[in-house]
Amino acid sequence: MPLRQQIFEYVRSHGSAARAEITQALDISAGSVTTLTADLIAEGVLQEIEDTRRATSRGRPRVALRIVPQAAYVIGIKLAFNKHSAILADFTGNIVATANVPSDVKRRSTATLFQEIDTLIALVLSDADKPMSEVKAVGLGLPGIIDHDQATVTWSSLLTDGDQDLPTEFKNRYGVPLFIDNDTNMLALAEQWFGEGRDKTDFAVVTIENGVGMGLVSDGQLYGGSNGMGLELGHTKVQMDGALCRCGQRGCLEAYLGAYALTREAITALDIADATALKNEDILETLLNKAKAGDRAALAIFKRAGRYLSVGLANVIQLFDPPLIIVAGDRMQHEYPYAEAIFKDAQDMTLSTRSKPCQIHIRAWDDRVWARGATALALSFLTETMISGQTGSTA
Amino acid sequence: MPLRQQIFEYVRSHGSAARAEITQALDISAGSVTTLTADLIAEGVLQEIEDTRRATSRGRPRVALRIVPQAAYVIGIKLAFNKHSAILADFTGNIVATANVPSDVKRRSTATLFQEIDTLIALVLSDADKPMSEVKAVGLGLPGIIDHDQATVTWSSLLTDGDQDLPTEFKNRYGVPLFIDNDTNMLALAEQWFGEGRDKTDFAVVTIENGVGMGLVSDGQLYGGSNGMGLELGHTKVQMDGALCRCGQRGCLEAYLGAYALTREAITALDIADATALKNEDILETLLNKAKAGDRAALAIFKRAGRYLSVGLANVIQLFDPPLIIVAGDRMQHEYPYAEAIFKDAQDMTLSTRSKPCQIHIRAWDDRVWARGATALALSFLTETMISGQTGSTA
DNA sequence: ATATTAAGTTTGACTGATGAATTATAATTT
DNA sequence: AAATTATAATTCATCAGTCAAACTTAATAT
Repeated sequence: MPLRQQIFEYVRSHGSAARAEITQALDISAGSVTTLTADLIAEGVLQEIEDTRRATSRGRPRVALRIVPQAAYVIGIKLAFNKHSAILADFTGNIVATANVPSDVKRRSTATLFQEIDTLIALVLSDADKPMSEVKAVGLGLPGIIDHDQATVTWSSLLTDGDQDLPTEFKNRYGVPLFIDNDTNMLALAEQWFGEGRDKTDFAVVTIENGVGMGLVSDGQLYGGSNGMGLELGHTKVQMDGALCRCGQRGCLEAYLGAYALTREAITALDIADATALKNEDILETLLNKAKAGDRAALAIFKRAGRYLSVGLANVIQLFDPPLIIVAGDRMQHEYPYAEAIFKDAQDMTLSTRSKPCQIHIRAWDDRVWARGATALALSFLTETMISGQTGSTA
Repeated sequence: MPLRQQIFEYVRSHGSAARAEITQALDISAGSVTTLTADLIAEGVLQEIEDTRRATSRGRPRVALRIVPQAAYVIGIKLAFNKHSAILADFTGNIVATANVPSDVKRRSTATLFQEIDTLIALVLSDADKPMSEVKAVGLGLPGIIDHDQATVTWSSLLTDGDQDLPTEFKNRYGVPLFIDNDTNMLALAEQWFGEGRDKTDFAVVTIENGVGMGLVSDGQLYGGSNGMGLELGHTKVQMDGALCRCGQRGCLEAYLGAYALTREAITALDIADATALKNEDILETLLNKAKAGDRAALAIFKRAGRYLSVGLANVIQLFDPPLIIVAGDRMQHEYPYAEAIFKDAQDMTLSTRSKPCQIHIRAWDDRVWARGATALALSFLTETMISGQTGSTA
């Protein structure tokens, strides 16, 4: 990566940084820093800020630099089966405005999807009182499989049709590039840019929601298999001829851990007669409450799910050996009391010869995390075009 | 990577190449190719060869270039629990001489290991009638865990002690750098340099021997987890509370697939009274013969192992999504008739939304493959020092 | 013989980066 | 107050890697 871009990214990830600090951190010559920061300042993407604290040592005081927040704006959009959300962020990644719309239909045509996107964008822009012209890129996260070479949505649980070329359609509508990725990668990006992964080059993210997903940042880069698939942790087999999964297979990890799997068991265990009348979240809520109250059947369900989570995490450690796994999911917050034991089990299930044991942390997210990851996606591609001048690949 | 090195590696991987071909393939200017190849020729690592076939079209005929085989020699060593082997290779990677010594003791001190290495090197040098002074680097593959940062053997099933700094000791003895890695990575390297992976940037190697291992080449680079561990496919769990593994855990893939697992089952199924009197290979041989003869119990053992192999491969596909998996192992040759069905099952166990299905190939290796991978390790580091001038990291 | 075509070479310029010398700005010492 | 010291930032000559375009070489086609 050219120094120019390295400097920019260093400043972004650190909020602000003085030239001397950059020189040391990136181990480059002071002369280069002067020249390149001067360029960036001239282009309006960096600016000097007066140091708040007075110089503590002698010598010429450092002058800190930061990204100019107004240099560009991006929108990050997260589409999900129950709710869509959007975030308008400035060039530093700070949230300027947010918007949400309910997602009623389970699957829709691309045309309908774009109507929903239209609404989201209109809402978020009016909230911040900004025109679309100030938005330079849009990131979109959605469940499904994205073909990065073609920049198309091969398949999504939200769409009726496959192989949709959303970026081109979007560009035609708004004149702004759209970058897409699946929601798990979006979460990994959010952690890398704004969360625990900010100072790390290697970590994994495991999500437990309706399904079970995974994202991996390796050597500072988001890992995507050769076909842009891979990391389908939820569909790795942990039991021969095991529980039935939504995918039609048996023994998938997700068939023991996913919300739908727990709901399914709850209906049996709690002896719910008219399951269709209840919403899934309510069933889960009931199950959790019963477990908390000490109900044996309910407890057993969570216990088993916990054991399989240990297995899933152990397998991730054995195969990818990340120094950190961030476990994220709505329900993770509730199950916190069990979590420590589950993580310990996962560690115990791995070969003990490793020098540093893998850290496993819980991430109790709020809804905005996903959309924030989408802004990170937009920002990373925007950086490529604005800072290095090259046009990033359209995905 | 600098063009100089790119050109060199292009010529190596293609055996020979004309300047015009390099210009096109690497998409660089003809001027650069002239200058840089001239340097490399002056340094004695490249040479022009007269084209065998006459020019087919008009215009000035191409002049092919190739690596000078005598520019440097390397030795690749593979240490294993039953046999050690070594290969002397020239700078093009061609095998010049080979040597083998039996490995009798199960575990030995580092001092004893070095005596064995001494013998191997002496043998291979005398076979080729070369002095050690012409050997510029040595690669070593052995089972165990290697710390690449420290360049030490954290643990090996061949050694009595851990944390051995073999490279430093070797350098003191021979004045030549030693590069080490575990045997699975060695096999992946062999495939990348000399095997099916030569023209591929992404593939996985799964080995089935006594244990089950895995190597991954992703984007042209050997993947090693953050601590240089990872890819411990054999110890991923495929069954809750499953079969007992050598590692002490239960349900590891290797506990269903590894040679020791089959032997264990064979002893029960074939009702072998005095198991200790027989060598493991003989037991396996008997099992295989019985299976071929239609013995129900013996067949069932292979059948079950095959099913778990399908699961293991399916998990590799789900997580890493490689376009190609090379399945390698002594026994793979024998079990060939079952293999196709096993591979098909593995495919069926993955989500079908992927655009290109993963290819699964069998690699029936001969013993030299491992040591050849070790020569590749030595060559790749030698290239770095000789071609790019930088000293590669010592591991 | 001469034109055409393709391979390879020479040359001058540009780009990204460096390191040494210089200038700027403060705190400390005398 | 002036000199000294420490640190930050700038200037500028220079280098390495690369390219584009003009040029040379070596073959076939007419």
